Amino acid sequence: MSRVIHNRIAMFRADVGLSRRDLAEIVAVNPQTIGFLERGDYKPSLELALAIAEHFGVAVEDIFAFQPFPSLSEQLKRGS
Amino acid sequence: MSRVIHNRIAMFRADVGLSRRDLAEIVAVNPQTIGFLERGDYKPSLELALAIAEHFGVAVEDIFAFQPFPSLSEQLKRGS
DNA sequence: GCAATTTGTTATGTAAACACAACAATTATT
DNA sequence: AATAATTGTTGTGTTTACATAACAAATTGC
Repeated sequence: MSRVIHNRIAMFRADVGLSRRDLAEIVAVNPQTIGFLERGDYKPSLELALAIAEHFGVAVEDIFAFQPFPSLSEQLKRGS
Repeated sequence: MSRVIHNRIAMFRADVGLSRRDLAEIVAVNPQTIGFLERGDYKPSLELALAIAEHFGVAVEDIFAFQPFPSLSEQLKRGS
């Protein structure tokens, strides 16, 4: 078991204008950790994933998934 | 950051009559690992949590949460 | 009853998540 | 242009998720 996990942390951060440092502080991890996650250098623990999803008010699957997320432009084509 | 994570793996397993061994095989981990998770001996990786949720066809938050899950009897009192 | 399956326990090893530090590169602000 | 803020990179150390094994206890099936 070692599947790639895609994430949209950077997108959700950009959406509300939040720096890595700020997000790191909110979920109580090292700022570097957020960078490592965004670049896919390593996968988050469930604990961290739950905390991040909780902060953005969405489900874990909205931020983390086995399947790659469609680009913004792709998403705008089909409604929603 | 080190919050307790509650889970309902055993419930979802029981619901469909699935042994730990079987679930372990499905999500490709050691059978002991499922036992460790159910007893709260350790928290799953996001990868494993996603795989388990995916198999049961529910959201990660339906199986794993920071807040304890209500008991079945508790749940039956208030509809749904 | 016995046998098989499921679950629980303990122990040891490894890989990877995360902490922390120090600094380079890039981008934004004035 | 200079300063500050954000992001990227590299390295070292600790903790813990998970693998594997071996076996005890409990449960289920015949």
